[in-house]
Amino acid sequence: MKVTIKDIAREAGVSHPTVSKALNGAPGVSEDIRKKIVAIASRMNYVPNLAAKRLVDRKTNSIGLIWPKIEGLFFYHLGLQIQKEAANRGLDVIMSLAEPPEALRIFNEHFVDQIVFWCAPGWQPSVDFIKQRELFHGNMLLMGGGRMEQTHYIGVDRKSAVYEAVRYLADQGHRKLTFIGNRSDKLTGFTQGLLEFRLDYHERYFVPIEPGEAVTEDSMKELLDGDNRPTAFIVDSQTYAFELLKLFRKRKIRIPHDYSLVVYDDIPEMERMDVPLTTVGPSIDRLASSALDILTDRDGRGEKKWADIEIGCELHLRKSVKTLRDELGVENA
Amino acid sequence: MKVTIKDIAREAGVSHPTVSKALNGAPGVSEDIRKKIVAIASRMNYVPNLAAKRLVDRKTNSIGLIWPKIEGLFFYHLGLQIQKEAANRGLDVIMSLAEPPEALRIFNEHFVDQIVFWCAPGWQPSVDFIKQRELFHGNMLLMGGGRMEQTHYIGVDRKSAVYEAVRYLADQGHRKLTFIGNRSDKLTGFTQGLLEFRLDYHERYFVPIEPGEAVTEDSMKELLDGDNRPTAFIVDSQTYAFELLKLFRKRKIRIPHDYSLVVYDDIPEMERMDVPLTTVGPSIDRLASSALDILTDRDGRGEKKWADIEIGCELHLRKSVKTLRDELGVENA
DNA sequence: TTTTCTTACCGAAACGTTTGCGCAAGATAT
DNA sequence: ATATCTTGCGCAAACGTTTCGGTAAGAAAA
Repeated sequence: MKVTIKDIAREAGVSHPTVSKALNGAPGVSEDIRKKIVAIASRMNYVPNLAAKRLVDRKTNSIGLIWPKIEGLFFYHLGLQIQKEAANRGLDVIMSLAEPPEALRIFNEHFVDQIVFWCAPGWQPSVDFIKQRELFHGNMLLMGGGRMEQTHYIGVDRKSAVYEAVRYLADQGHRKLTFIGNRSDKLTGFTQGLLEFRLDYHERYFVPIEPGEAVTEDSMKELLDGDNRPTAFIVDSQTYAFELLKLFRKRKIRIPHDYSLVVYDDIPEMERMDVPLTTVGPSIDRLASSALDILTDRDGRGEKKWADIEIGCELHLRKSVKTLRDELGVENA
Repeated sequence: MKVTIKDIAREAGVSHPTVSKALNGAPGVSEDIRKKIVAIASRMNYVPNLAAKRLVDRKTNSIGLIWPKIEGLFFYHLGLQIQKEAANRGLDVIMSLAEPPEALRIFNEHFVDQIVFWCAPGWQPSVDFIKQRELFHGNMLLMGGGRMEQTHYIGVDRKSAVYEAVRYLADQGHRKLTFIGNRSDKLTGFTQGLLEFRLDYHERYFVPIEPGEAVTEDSMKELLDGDNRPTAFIVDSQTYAFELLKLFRKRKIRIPHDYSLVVYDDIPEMERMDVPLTTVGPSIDRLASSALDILTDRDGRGEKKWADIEIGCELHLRKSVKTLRDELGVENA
C-alpha cells in the first residue's frame, strides 16, 4: 500500500493540499508546519506519484534521446555527456534503443518534455512525421542533420572538418589523397581541399560507399595495385576505418609506414588502437553543452527563437599520419 | 490541445468509457461501434495519456535498464538485444545513462513496471536500497551479480568460462598461462584449470588489477623480462586487453607469435581487431532471451517463483592463440 | 476601535483514464 | 403472451496530485 499525501495530511493534522505545497516548497505554508510535514513524509518513506503529478501539470523535466546505432561509441560518449550536463541542470535523460518511430511513441507515452534527435541517414522521414503530427514540435532539438525551419538545430561542419584534414595532410607533404565514404558534405570538403591546395587528382581518389555497405577488397583493388597510388586516406567513419585496417592487415600493409590515415569522428577508442589513429571530428563536450544551452534557454528567454548553430571540428593528431616533408625530393624524383 | 477519449466519444456519439473499452479491446462494445471508434481515434491522432492510465491501473508494460558504463560495447549489444526481444513481446524498453541511484529515481518517476539491473562492481548498495525500500521489489531482474533471495536472477558462469579457456590453451600445448584481472570467479576458474591440467605455476602468473586501475608496465615488467615467461594470457576484459596490446606494441611483441591471448567477453569488435581476438564469454542472445522469459513469464504463471539461472559461456576461436603442439619437443628441450 | 491588508490554511475542482454497476433493449425460453 | 437471459451502452466514482478561490485569524493602518 503506497503512502500518499493524504496519509501524510492525516498524520500531520492538515489538509492534503497543504502537504503538497509544503513538499514542493510552494508559498502559503508556515515554516513550522512545513518542517513537520517534511519530517513525516520522510519517516513514512513517501514517494510522490508522478503519474498523478503529471496528469495535472504537464511538466516532467525530462529529455528523451533518439540516437543512432552506437557504432564506435561516438554516440555513447555524446549521450553520456548530455546526460551529465542535463543532470547538472536538474533534467532527467532517458534513452531508447528502439528505432525512431517506436522511440517516439515510447517517449510520448512516458512524458518526456523534449527530445534530442540525432538525425542519422535515413531517419528524415521520422523527423518529418514529428513536424507533421506536431508531436514534440517546438520541443525538439535536431542534431547532426535534417535542419529545417522553426526547429532547433545543431549541425556539424563536416565539410570544414575534412577540408582541415586535407590541409593537414598537404602540410605533411601528401599530394595523393583518397577519400573513402559517402557522397556528402565530407566529400565536398575533400574536393575543395584538393583544389585549393592543388593536390593530385585521379578518379579513383574517391571510393564511394553506399550506406550499409562495407569497404570491400574489390573496390580497393585498383587503387592499391594500380598506378598513382595515394599516400594517405581520409575515412568517413570508424566502421570503414576498421574494415580498411582489416584489408591492410590481410595485405600486410602498415600504418603509417605504407599509408597515412585520418579517421572522421573522434572517440576515445581511436587513441587505443594498435596504431593510435589521427582523427578529425566535432568535440563531444561542445556538442553536449550547446545542446543543453538550447534546451534550457528556451524556457528562460522571452521569445521563442529557433537555435541554429554549427559546431566546428577539431583535429586530433596521433600516430597514423607520416610526414613526407623530408622525402619530398624523393617523391619528386 | 491534446485529443482525449472524451473528444473521440463526442465525435462518435458515445460515452467516453465506451471509447476506452473499444480501444483496449475490452468486452462490452459491439463490433460496429468499436471499428468506428478505432477509425476516429486514428483519424484524430489520438495518443493515450499514460499518466492517467497509470494512475488507475498501475501497469505500463515497460522495462527500465540500469546498465554499467558501456566499455567495449558488450552492454550496448546486450541492451540492444533485450530491446528487440522486448519489442517482440510488446514491451517498451527505456534506458538511463545515469548512475543507479539516479537511474532508479528516474525510472520510478517515469512509470517503468520492471527494471533489469546489471549489478556492476560497486553497485550492490543500490540493489540493497531497492530491496529495503521495496521499490521495484518483485519487479526487478538482477543480472551479472548481486544474487539474493526472493529476487529474479540471471548469473554468468564466469568460473567455467575461464576454466574452458585454460582447457583450450592447454589443449594447444600451452603450459605457462597468466591471468590478468581482478580476484573473482574468473580467477577461481583459472586456478582450477591450472590444477586440473597440471600446468606450471608461478606466483607471477596472476597479475591482479584493482577495479579502476590499468595494466601498467611496472606490473608486467618482471613477468615479461624474467624467467618462466608465460606463453599465453587470459585477460579479464576488453579494457585490459587494449592496455595489454598497447604495451605489447610498445615492446614490439606480436600476437600470437610471441604470446597467445584469450579475452573475456565476446563483442563484435573483438573480431575486427588488428589480430582477431579469441574470446570466451556469455552469449548475448541467450542472456537477452532468458531475461525476457523471466520478465514475461512472471505474469503468466500462477505462483511467483523466483528465477535463478546461470548462463554458460562460449569460446570463440579466432586468431590470437597459437598452437604449440607441433613444437612440444622444442618446448621440452 | 474599526477598516484594510496579509498570511495560512481548507475545500472543491480538475487532469484523462479505467472499472463496477445499473439499465434499457433485444433475443431466447416458457 | 409473459418471464428470463444476454448484450451494449451510459453514469459515477476512483486513482493522487496541483491549483484556484475562499475564508478565517492576525497584523498593520486608519
